[in-house]
Amino acid sequence: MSAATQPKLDTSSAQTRQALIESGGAVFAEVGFHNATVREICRRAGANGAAVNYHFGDKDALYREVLAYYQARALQKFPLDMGVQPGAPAPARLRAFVRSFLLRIFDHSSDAWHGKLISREMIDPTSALDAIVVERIRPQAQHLGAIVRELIGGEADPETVRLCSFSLVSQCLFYHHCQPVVSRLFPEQKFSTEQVEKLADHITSFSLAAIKACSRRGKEAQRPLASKKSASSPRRLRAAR
Amino acid sequence: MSAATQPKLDTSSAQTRQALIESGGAVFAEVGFHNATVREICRRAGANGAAVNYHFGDKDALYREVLAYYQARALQKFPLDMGVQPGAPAPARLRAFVRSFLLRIFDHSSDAWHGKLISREMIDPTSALDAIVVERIRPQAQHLGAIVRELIGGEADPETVRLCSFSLVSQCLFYHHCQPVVSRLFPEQKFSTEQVEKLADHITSFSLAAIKACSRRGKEAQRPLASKKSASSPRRLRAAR
DNA sequence: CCATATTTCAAACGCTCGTTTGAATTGGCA
DNA sequence: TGCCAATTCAAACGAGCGTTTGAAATATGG
Repeated sequence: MSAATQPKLDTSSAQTRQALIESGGAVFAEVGFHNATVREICRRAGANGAAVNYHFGDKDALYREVLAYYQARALQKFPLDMGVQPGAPAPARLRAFVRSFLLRIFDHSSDAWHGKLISREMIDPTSALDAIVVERIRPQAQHLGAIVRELIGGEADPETVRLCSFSLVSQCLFYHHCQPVVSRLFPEQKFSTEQVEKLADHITSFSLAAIKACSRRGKEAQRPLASKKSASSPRRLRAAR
Repeated sequence: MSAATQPKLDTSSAQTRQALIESGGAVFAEVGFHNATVREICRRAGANGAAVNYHFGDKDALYREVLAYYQARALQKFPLDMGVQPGAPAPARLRAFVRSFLLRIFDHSSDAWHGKLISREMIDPTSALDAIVVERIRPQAQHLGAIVRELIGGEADPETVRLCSFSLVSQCLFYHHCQPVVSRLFPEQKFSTEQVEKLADHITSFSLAAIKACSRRGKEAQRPLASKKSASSPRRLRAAR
């Protein structure tokens, strides 16, 4: 089995191992798995170029260890509910979800690579994505889905819940995925903690209003009160403003 | 100057050149500039491995030609207003914008690589991104900004307009950028023309409701009618539902 | 038809990458 | 101290990449 997964804590070897995981986290988060080079990771760790292969076997194995290491850290640093009680009103839970999501991605501290790593996996996957979807993304999707379902109320259409969830997540991911464009369009934009809070405010209020409208539409559809034209092709819209 | 930019139309050389641009468009759109290989592009074009260097100089130059070629095609195939009159009501223009944006990205026909190429540039830029931002993205951002500003009404706060615009664009881009995740979460999801129409409906109605709420908030802030507490840190929210 | 320019081709070059190698160094323990 | 395993190291290997090369094939035009 694996040579040293948890124990061994202070030997020179373990130090090198840890340094590689940390520099690996930084490099993988910055440029992604495919653009990251083993040589650069070793250089930042102050280790020899063969260190990755000696301690982990190959680049893929190091990447898996990096993911596992920062996933464990992320779990304690960014709990899914962001400290909000499960019984709290849905809008508060939604805001906590958005804030937590953004902080995971924009946290500048060196032990918070997990959000950036997952964000990269979503647009440039490796073989690790399958496991990440099962272990992290799907649970988060279900958590968010429950909030959205409660916000909509009644028997929410599963497809509506899914679409609204995606609308929420997409807004959170955008500023990270499309940073090259955002920074060119608005060079003064920087993602300080304060800016992230503003962003969380916007995304939450924007989406809450939208979901509330979905809820109203859904209820009207359920209780056909007066006119019910255009039943075949459900082209909503044109009624706004 | 460049050897042959427009003329020369039927020689064997021009045929090879055109084949390279088309296979290049396909490969660049599928795997991105950095992951695309000259050998694969030549193979699909039925040309020799040295053809790219002979006809274009290097890989970068081919990429620039591919971008220019499909940009010209996209302009005629997907006009910015999607055929809607400039004087049309803002909601209709917004829907046209969203629909056009999605179609550009999800069009399955072989002469519609431009949307996919730009979508890739946004998350994995090349040296071409600067020009793309100036020539394509910024004009689109201004077009969308004008629609959003009209939807909000009054003197819309520029930052609010910017945030709402990003919220819109992010929803459109999400399904393309994060396709690896979406397809794992919902394997049955496919992006047929019909699905894209549904998506356009959702994103438009979702965002229209949200922007209308922004508008209401803005007007309340302008005319301070009754209570005006918390003037320093504008924490909206908590009032929903 | 032949001389010339253009285009195609197989092969190789130079580079970077992940990985391997075998020797040198280090650390733990009798 | 002396031995042995664990670790580090410089160097090189093999594969894939963009690109170059020089000869072969093809088209052009007087």
